[in-house]
Amino acid sequence: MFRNVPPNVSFPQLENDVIAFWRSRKIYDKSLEQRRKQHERDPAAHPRFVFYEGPPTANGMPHPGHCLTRAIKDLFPRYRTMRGEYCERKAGWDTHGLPVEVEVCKELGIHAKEEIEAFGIEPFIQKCQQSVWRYMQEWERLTERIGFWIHLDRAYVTYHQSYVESVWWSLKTLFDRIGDSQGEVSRDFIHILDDDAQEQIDKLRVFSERLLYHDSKIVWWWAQGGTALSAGEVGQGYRQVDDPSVYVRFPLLDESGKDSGEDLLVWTTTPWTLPSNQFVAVHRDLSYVVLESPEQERPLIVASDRMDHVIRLKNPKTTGPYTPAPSFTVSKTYSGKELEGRRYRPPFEYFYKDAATKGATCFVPANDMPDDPDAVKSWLKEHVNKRNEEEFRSQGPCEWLRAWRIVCADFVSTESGTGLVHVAPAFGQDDFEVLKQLTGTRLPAYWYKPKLICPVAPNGRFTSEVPDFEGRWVKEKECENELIRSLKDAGLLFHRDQIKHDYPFCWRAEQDPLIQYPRKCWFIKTTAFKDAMLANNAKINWLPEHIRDGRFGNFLESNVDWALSRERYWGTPLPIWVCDITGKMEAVASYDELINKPGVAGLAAWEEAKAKNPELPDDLRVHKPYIDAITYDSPFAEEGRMRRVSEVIDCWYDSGAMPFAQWGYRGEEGPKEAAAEFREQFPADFISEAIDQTRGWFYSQLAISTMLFGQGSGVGGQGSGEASGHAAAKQQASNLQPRTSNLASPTPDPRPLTPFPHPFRNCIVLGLMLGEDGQKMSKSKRNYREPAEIFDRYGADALRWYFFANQPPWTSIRYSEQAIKDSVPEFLLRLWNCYSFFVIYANIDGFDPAEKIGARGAGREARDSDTASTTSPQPQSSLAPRPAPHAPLQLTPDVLAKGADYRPYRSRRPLDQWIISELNRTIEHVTAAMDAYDNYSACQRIIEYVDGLSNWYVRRARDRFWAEDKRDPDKLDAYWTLYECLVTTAKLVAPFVPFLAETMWRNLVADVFGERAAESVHLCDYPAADKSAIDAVLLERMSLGREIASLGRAARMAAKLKVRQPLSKVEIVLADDKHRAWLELADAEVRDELNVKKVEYTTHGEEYITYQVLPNFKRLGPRVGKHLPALKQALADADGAKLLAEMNAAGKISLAVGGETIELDGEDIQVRLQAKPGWAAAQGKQCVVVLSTELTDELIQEGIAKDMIRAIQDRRKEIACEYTARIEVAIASASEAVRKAVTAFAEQIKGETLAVRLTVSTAPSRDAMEVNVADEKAWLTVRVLG
RNA sequence: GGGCGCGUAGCUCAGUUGGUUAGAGCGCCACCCUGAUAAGGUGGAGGUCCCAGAUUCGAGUUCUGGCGCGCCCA
Repeated sequence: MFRNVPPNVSFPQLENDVIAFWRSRKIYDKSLEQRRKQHERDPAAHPRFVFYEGPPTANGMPHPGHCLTRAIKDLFPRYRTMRGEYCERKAGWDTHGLPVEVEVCKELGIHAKEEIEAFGIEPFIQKCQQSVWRYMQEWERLTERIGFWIHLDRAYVTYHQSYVESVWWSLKTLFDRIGDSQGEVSRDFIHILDDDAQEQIDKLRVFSERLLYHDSKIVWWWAQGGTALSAGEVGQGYRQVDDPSVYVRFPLLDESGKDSGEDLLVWTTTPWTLPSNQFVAVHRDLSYVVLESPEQERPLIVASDRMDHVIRLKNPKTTGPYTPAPSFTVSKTYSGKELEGRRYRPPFEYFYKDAATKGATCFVPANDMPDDPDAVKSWLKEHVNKRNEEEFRSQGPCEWLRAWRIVCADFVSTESGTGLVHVAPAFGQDDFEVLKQLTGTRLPAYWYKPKLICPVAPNGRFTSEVPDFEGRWVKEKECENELIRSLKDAGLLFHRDQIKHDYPFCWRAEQDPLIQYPRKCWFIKTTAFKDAMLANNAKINWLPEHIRDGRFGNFLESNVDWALSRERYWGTPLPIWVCDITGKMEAVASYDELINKPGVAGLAAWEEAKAKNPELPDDLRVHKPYIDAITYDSPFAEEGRMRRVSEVIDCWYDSGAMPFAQWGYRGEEGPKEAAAEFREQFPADFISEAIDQTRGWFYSQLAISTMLFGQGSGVGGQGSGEASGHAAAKQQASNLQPRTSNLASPTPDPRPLTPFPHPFRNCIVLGLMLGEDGQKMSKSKRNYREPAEIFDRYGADALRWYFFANQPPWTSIRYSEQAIKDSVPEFLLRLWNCYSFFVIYANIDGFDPAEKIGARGAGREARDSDTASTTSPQPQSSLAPRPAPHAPLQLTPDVLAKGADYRPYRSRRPLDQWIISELNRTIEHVTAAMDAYDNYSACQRIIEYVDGLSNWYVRRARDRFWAEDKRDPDKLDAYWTLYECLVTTAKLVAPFVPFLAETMWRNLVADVFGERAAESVHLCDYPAADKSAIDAVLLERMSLGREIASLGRAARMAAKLKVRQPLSKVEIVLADDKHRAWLELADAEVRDELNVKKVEYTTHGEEYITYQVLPNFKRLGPRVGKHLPALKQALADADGAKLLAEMNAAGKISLAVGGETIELDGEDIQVRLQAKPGWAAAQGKQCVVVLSTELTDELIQEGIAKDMIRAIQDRRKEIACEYTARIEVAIASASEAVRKAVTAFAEQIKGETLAVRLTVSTAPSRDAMEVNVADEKAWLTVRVLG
């Protein structure tokens, strides 16, 4: 028999039992093994479902936000597995990067880089490696506890050698490939260095166009600490401060380079950058005016939109809308475009003077440049040698340009300043871009001429290039003041002010302002793949959809090259070795490749460390400092040695490489097994992370995958034109081909090309989880509860259900302990009650499905269904496998049908047919929703169904379970129906609440069927909807029936008539009597539910109600348009009952509206019923229920008797009497009415309370309990019999 | 400053291709039911659907412009 179900269940306790069961029986492994076999036998019916785990970092404690991601990551693989797919789940850990270093630094009580180096890089990275696993156990415990099935024991780890080497392979692939021409060539100019150009020509071709290249980047720099800060760190340090706000005159030059007499007016809040000025930026579409004033010696040029602002600077009292101050007049107008290219004299001449004496700098159109490298050489030679500006001009569409010119830029706005922006490329991101754009981004920084002007040392002090301020800290107030004073002395200062604004400071040294500063950095040329990435993105199924064109799409649109390198210690070392003589470089793809290089040296560093400490993980040998020690003979110069560059890489690259690096994939030539794994499991069908990963893991994966495996991602080409071949991507491929072949040492490209989208097809972007207070969750604020506590209090299923059923996963959710708590009674407990009800009565009645579905019968069944399934009405989803012979039973409907005394649905009561309909409709809906990754609507449907099961089916079927005769077919029908519902529901909810589902399955099936049935619900196939079992009409009817019951209760409430008081009849007025016949046949439910003797139906309820006839707006709107309000009024004015009568008689009605006659048919109107006051009536959407409130003596007596039954039952419960125990009852009351009623209904009372004897008297016995029955006092004695 | 998202009951949120009486859950109040019930039912109170325009016979829903909040970026 079934194990008894405890009345007060502890879900956490039960879940721990389930975890132990899963662990000891290896259920997860079995579920995979089962699908693997099926997949191998029939891959079409059992495809793989590929899931990628976005690696968390285990050096911090997991919090509720991680629970959400882990729950969602479990839900869909679990679901797809039950649907017959094969889904391997490999865990992963992100282990590199600054966060780890910071943790270790905290521990050591240090922070500056010098301090780390003083401590020693070797012990430092060893500490990092250990620190990575600090919270490993907590993570593993959480993972198991929340029911996230994933192979933790096969996790990929980003610091492992195989992972690092896989990353190296990808970087080498990028390094060896020449960048495409798209984007760069279309930029009109390529900038040529005039002196050492020819020496660099080779590099131009074989180095500068690589997809992995070295360049400068502007970073937020902590000058005192000598280090760059990450964006997150900078964000923490913003503070409001006062800074100087200066307006400076830049004299404009004419064509011949002489002073034009007009001044550009430029605004800046960083006067220390003025000596480094290289350009002035204007906006192409703005208009600029020349302002003259008798008080000003020279006219000023400002944007016309800023003129008002500028004038006010000199007329501070001017307020309100612009009134031209008398002293200023506009003498001339320029468009931004007209100003472009004009020269000016910068405010400081340190570099200007210098440049004037040296040769000019030229820009030439790159379109003319030949493709063949040899031809380029001579072409460059010819062009570079031409130093005469005029000569170049005469050659057509070519342009000369040098520093101190006006350029057009989009970032110029009229929000502040003058509309003319001072550009110092060394000290601003936008500024730097100006220089880069002008010189062509495919050239390395040292090609720039004019050189990037940077007279500030890394320590933040002016260099000797600015002799007047040499050695001064640039942000020092006094230094700034002196700079401004010198401008004033030169007559260049128009105005000086102060401004309050936010400026970043170092979060570790509050007094130190940060500056923007150029640093050398390695980049990946992602911009070359912008179109390909967009094309790839367009094919991804994002949930929510707006991510694709919104946040993520926009991010891709504004793509900049990926700054890859970090000047840090704990990370994947950049696998590039440089020749110390020629400066030429090469990339290395594996440790073996490295140590087999000619003349390799430096292996001792690692060997010694390992000898000293044999515990050292071998993976560390590919890390700093050991890897730095390894050098080898240069292939580029005889005496040269190859030494590694010092940088490590951005840890986001690590995680983005995960689709291949998790297997240690190093191309098709690499490890065979890895290549096979990769091919099988690429791309992913499903990933999910929170929205903060948009620019993180989502991007890093997409970028790397597009570059490495996208169509047109490189050579080879076959397959590149297929499927989603984006035009630009294809073009890119064809552009590449000839050039690649010119590479010095072209590597054969072993990468498979995959149609978009990849590396993931479906991505659920989770909303951010906020703390109880609506703020971001943070440990310090303590605005959330530890996950472990939630599990102990409410259980993992409660938490999971809260995540899945409370909101679509992408809305940001405010963590609410109350809401988690609520999900217990709302769903889990409700289902539990149905299950517990079944078990109680099945045990009482000895209903044993295992016995009824005999061993022989079942065995035969399995075989039968295998051959008979083609003719079976049971629709088999293409995914749902047929059971193999002797496969463990899953108690699908066809198996249940073999049970003794099982009757087909059609022979059962409508109530049974109805719940089976509900069940199948629910399966249908849930399956469709889950296939569309819509867990929210799936859960909504499940809730609705479980509500129907609990509050209608079980409630209405209850007395059938109480029936005396154990062989009553009606009773058995109820058992079979409820059993089927519960067993199928267990499977249905298994992906959502795996613990509860397992508990139900174990007790209802596995334990009673033993070996014959599947031992776990998670080894079952997901239920398939039986469409033939869905009776849509019945569903509609029952919903009407439920509405009637609900209205009846409402009417009772209004008339203050307790449900226990029987009434003679109800009248039900239907708006539409199409279901009347059925309702009349099946009105037993209504009678019983409402405790009335008779139900009458009518469509003519004029006595009780008024009819309100409304137009069917949706239907008539397009037809009558403007006349609709008049029509509505006409219908309202007419007598509703008459209209309906006419409609019923003629099938149509005619109305005169606005001079026209409009004919309406039955579909054109909607009828609303309104109960008239004075009746015990309640109105709903489809009907009105009217109660007869008249009470006869007999009805009153029966009411008293029913109340007495309730009192006796209460008493039984109080004395914890067994369900089946017989009792003896003595009733005493002074009220004659009570005594009469009890006597009259004695048999009924005895029957319902299992009383063997019932005595009635006026005087209570000594142990009697006083009770209130129908407002009368009575005494009750209940005694349990032997 | 830019991009994206969100503003609906005290709280948390639904709200279909626009259809005229805007819903649910929780909480509160009252009542009811209950031998599956740490459940359930019925009713009540509680709404400027952020604001303003526009489109339309009709706008919570579409458009435009604001305001507020959040996230990401600068």
